[in-house]
Amino acid sequence: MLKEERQSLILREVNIHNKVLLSDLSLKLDVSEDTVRRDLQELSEAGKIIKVRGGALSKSYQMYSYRENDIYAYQEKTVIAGKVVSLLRDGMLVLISGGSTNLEIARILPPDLRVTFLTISLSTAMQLLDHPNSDVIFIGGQLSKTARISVGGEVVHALQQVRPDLCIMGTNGLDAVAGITDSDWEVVTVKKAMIRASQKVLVHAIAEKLNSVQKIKVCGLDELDILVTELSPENDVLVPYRQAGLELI
Amino acid sequence: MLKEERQSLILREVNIHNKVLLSDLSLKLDVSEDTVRRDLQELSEAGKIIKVRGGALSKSYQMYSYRENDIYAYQEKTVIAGKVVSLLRDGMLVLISGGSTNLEIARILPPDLRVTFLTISLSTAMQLLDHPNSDVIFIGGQLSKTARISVGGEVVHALQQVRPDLCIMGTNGLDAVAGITDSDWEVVTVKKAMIRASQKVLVHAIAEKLNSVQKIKVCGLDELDILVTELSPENDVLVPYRQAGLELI
DNA sequence: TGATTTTTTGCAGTATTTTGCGAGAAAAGC
DNA sequence: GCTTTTCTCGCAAAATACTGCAAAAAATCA
Repeated sequence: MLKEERQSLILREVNIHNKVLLSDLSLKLDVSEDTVRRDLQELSEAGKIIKVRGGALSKSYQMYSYRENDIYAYQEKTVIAGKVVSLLRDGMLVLISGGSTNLEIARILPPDLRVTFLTISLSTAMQLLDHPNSDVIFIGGQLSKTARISVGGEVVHALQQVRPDLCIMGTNGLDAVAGITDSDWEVVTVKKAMIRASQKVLVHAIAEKLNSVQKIKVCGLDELDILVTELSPENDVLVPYRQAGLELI
Repeated sequence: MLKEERQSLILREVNIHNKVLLSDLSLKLDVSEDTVRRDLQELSEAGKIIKVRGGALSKSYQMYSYRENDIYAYQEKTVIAGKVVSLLRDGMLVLISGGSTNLEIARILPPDLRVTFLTISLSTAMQLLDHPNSDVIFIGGQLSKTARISVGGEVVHALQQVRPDLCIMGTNGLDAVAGITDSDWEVVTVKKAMIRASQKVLVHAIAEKLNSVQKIKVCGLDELDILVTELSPENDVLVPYRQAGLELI
């Protein structure tokens, strides 16, 4: 087999599977691992693949995994934030949780919007304070080191005293069957209280998070009203959620 | 499975769920916990995740961090912070206000100190959360856009429910005759409540702020216990304060 | 065609990296 | 206090990479 022939086969293999193992190629091409190694070396020097120990990766794979210079999936989150902001109206009382998408929402609020925000997240509160016309009320309590939000009985109690028009909540796990799930018990407790307090509940999640389940249940889909993702509402992935009665945006 | 592949999956997992457990990853990736631990270590050294005991966190939580270059009179404030920190003991309940000196205090706390902090300042709370062994309780309420602290009746009411061992307070105006003064009515209200709640009150100020008077009175020197400046306690400037019965540090 | 040169390939030995494991230390929970 | 979990360290086995080399293959040229 010609060297060029072999290398083009390797290249194709890499681009199909995003990765190849040295041992697989050696077997499939019926040449020694050394030869494959040298081929990968050359392809790598030519900039066509990324050589790593034990095999090689496609360039697109590499792009995908290293795009997290700023916020992970920033594009998607911006889209979501835009959709959510379009739902806000003057005079609303809005309960908003933490997470990078909510941070983005707070960042892109129209300057003339007059909303009163309730939040339990330090960073969301910080960002909201930069808004010229909105009031921000922080629901205090014991602060969780990991989530950087207020947790504990104080928060739950405070949430029983209010009746926000809308709750904007990010989620770590959203599944058509399991509903909203999370992995931190304290966070779950607070989220439950937030949902119970609010007249309408909006959850947002990047499509990647759909159909993922964590260990502790927050609530079922029946307790939610609106689902926002970066996808078009007509997307097939969202069918189960529409069937569950959620308004898709 | 290639190492790069594994790390990329881990990174993805962290970014989707904001946190991952070592044990979960070990199970999901079918490698030993040691291997996962080493992967997390590497990703953490590369600055892509935050390694914590038992797992890792997404970086997006840690967005607002401390910047020391833009603090005015950084040297003086560091000295003051050092003096204040030396007064803290395990088990104390400490009420701490906002401002850059308090931020510096929070930053240089000895890692093994076990103190419960009460605070009304978003940035102080953020910084305190980075401390491994201290609890942080945020006293919520309406947030002041300018001071970035909780203000209003809720805060005053909450402060009536606690009895901290020590109150650490920055001040804009400190004068031997006028006592503590400030310019924002809402802030003054909260400061009064903080002082009233606490068993001991420590105020700190850089020498520049001594003998300056603002428009609204917070309290007289008789309600204070400790004064910390960057100066030596024997400094002549401080004589009037010693005569007023303050402990100088 | 046949001799010569160049390139490619496989192999053996050695170096390096990765991985899992066990023991003890440190931290967290109780 | 104790127990459990997690971390750290060293180590050894396995996998992978590198080196030099010689044989095989291909290319070149008279």
